[in-house]
Amino acid sequence: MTGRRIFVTTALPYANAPFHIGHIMEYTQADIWVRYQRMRGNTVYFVCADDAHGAPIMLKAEDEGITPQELVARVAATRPAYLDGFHIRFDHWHTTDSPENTFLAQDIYRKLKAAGFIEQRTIEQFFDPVKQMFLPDRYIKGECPRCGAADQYGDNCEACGAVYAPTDLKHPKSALSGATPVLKASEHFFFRLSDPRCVAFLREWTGDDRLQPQIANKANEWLGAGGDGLADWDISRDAPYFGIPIPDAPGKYFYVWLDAPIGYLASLKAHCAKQGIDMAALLADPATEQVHFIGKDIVYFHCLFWPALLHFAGTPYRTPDRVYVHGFVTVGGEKMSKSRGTGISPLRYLELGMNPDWLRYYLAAKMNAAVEDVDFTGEDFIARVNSDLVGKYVNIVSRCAGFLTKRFDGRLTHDFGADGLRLLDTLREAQTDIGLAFDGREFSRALREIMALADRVNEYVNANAPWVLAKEAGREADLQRVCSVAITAFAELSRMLAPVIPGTIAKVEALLGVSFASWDLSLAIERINPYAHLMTRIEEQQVGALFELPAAAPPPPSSPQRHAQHQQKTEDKMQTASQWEPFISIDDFSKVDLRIVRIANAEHVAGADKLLKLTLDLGTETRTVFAGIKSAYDPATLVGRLTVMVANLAPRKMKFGLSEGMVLAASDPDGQTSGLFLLSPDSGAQPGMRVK
RNA sequence: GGUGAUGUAGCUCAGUCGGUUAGAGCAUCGGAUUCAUAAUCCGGGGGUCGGUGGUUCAAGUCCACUCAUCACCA
Repeated sequence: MTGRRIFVTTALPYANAPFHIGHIMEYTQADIWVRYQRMRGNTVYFVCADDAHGAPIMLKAEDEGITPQELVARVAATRPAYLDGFHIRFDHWHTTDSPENTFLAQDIYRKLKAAGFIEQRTIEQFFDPVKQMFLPDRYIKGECPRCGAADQYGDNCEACGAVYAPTDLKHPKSALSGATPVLKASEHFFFRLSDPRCVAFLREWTGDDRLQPQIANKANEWLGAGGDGLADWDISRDAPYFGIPIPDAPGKYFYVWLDAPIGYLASLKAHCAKQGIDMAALLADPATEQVHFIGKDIVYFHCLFWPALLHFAGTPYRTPDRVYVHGFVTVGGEKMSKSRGTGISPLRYLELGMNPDWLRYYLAAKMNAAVEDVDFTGEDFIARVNSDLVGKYVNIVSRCAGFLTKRFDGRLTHDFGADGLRLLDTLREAQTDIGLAFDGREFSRALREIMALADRVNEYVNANAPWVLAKEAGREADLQRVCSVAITAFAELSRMLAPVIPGTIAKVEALLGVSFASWDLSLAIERINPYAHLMTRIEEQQVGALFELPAAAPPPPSSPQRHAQHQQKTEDKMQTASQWEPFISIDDFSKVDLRIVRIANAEHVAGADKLLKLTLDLGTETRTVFAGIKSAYDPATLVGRLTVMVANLAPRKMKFGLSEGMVLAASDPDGQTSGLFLLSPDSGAQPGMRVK
């Protein structure tokens, strides 16, 4: 069987702002899919680029007194931190403001023109007499012609939902200069989407199974029953405009939405040049597949304009074989909003030192092939990741590795026993189905099944109780067998999780001395290295710090989601890297009730490796606290000593009893320097005093 | 306004062609266990499948209407 050859893209982000969580979700989805395809031995060309052109970037650059190129370069420089940070591994990242894109856009245009798909027409548009430029709809404001609401955009009314043309607005004003715009005629170029050849082609193209059913429905609706649903598409803009010049038409530029998708090809072209691959031949080969991952807001462009452009431009261009559409990320069921404090900044996530695999796993656990929104809730995120990845998956190796290292110099046996073989067979059989789920972008199903398998492995460990075997003389072979089965099963699970949590998997490869690069090759583990913990749990306060504080000023208005790809959904400030927790208010801090306490008693806890049971005197009452300081303190030296406790920490039930607070101790967060150091107040402090 | 989707346990979600008593994980409660950076195992409770009406021997599933949420409308 020869492998598939797949050209994969994600939607191009508009180059006027850093990534938001929606970008990260789309790239994660595509990256997981691509990693899976590569594990299957398929060849993938995975590229993306910055979408650099258009009026918003031109105007923003002008505002800042820099060139559009400088603005785009500045934003482009922020990309690698996000992509590397979240293990998103594009083969190439390009820009639409490039020689490749200029060449391709002009080439496609010329071919369309030769085939009779380009038409010239004079239209009248609002023109700003002060700025001396034609105004895009979103830069015209006025009163809604239907309900009279003030300050509405040129295309629709946010108050009553009416849709209209900018010329319908009452008392129109330029949002740029405040001047009253005047109507002015100009020559525009149109792509003849209404041409019967085009309609016939699109009806056939959208009718195949290359689109999800919901999307095919939608496209069908746009096409209209009689094929008269499509209007011609205005692909030109007048100078001044930051874009690609239209050949033989001085002062005319391609509308940004024409050259943006062509940027997919430009990026591929640049990548091929680097690799010495003939891009035209690659594209023209019928065995090559072209796949686009996009959001549901830009379906019109990718399922009508884009295939039509490519089809009628002809060789070497090919129409997309698949367009995979996903929904948006919502937070707590609502659209993200920085002003409500529900925006999540991916950069802050990384700055807080949070594990990128957590987010990849969580998003994947909620993603499927349908066009549905993915909801992020903090509690769910914590529960899902801690329970699945740490409690179920990592726990397997964590609970068995020690026996092999201590008792068998890390060596595994390959004699798995009947029930061990049965368990491993179960895993390998399930792998086929899980592979199909990955291929079909049913990630939530894949992960559900993988976690069910992890449950099976934990059941096996419980049933065979290696900790009991370890204490019985003459059971060494059984102990080694049980742990070897568990570790081998863990390796099988790791391979299935490899597309989703690559950072963790790299650690597992080093630990076990195997490679998970292939989905199919059998794994034989000889020896396990000394175990170092693979993944920590998510702490609640980390997630709390993730949400952006509501902005003091109201967020800048933005028009509805029409061109969402071209908008700043969250206006992340360029944050400077920091190892510190984000600022909290004095009110936040005063929620923490810190008190001086005297350690009235301290004792070992039977059966606990790390805990000491402390009885703390607050002056007016005593509290029992279990503290994880056994490694650093002898109970006898603690009695009578003063220290600081969190007095209003919610009591926590532990196996050994109720813990009614927490004592404070210093330690190195990175674990570079070992040791724990209890705090002590200066002399004179009395139990019960408040610390603030 | 038009169109498309979504609505199932406290939370996040499965539920195939209409077919037994509607499932899972988390949370919660009870028990077991101590190998595991407090994680695992066994068991219990928890549902008018958004609502109303219909088709059917049989409806979470099909139809009509309706409510709520989301998206799209060049």
